[in-house]
Amino acid sequence: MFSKACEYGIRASIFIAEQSLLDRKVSLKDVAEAIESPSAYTSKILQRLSKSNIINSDKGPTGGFSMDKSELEKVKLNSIVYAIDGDTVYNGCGLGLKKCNADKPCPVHNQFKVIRDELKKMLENTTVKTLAMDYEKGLTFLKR
Amino acid sequence: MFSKACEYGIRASIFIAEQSLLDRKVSLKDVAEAIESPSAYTSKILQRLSKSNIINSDKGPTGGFSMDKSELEKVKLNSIVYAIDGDTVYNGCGLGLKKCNADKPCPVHNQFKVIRDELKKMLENTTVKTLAMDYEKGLTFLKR
DNA sequence: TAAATAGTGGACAATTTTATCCAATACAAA
DNA sequence: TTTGTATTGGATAAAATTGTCCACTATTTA
Repeated sequence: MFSKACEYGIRASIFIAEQSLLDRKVSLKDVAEAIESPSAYTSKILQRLSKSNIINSDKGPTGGFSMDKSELEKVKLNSIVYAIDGDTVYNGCGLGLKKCNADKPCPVHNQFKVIRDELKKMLENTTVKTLAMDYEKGLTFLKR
Repeated sequence: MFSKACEYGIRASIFIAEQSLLDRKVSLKDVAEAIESPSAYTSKILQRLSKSNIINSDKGPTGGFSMDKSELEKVKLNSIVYAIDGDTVYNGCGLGLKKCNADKPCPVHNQFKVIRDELKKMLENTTVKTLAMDYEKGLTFLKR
């Protein structure tokens, strides 16, 4: 569904969000350990999220990654997915055709449209904040 | 969503089904041209579909690929997907966790479950025959 | 201003997926 | 039974994705 990079990106964002709710900045190492991901690779992903203004990153001692508490409910899953995987989830054809649309549809165009619209709606409506709060309560998990 | 191999597999099956409805066997070359795919790679995929008894393959002159007309409505998209991509579509965690389930869910477990169930239902209910018939009527396309 | 800390960026390596090549096999028809 | 045709299977190769390494920059604190 998503690339591994995107999976790491979402998990990392949830962890950073949760820690930010507790007013804590986290280091790359913290993130990699919390979500059990290769840290150097995770670093690249955090860079992209930072450039897309989804997370903040500060250098130097006392630096680290964080999210603005006040903006947290505005961050939806779809912005993370878009920042890392682009728009393939939304626009890509289910059968890999370059030009698949209502005018010249692939054989499963309509069937996929239903699923895709559902997925899109879900990604647009799910905030990182709610996911972070559930995680904070111990209701959900970010590794294993 | 699916691997490229799986996309080719679905497109190939639809083409073979449509030609079988017209009582025609098709060669590897025919398939590759119809769905615009690399023929040697397509060959591997057809082998897998053949071993999973989704398509027939006959060697020698007058050989080629075909599907039994009488069985055509029994072949659903999900058997093709399963034959090529395995059960990752159904069982894989949306965030890539090894052990994600209702007891120990990832943060988007429930949200994804809705989508996944919808997708599963669609794949289980869509027959290759209906897709082949729409394609035959020129309503849908397998390349570009 | 020196030292320590934490993210950045670029090059590189491993792995997985996608794609190719070719000799071998199986089969139908003459 | 020979010949031609079409799939098979194994070895490789190319491309994309995932993952690693390291020197550099920015920043805080002493």
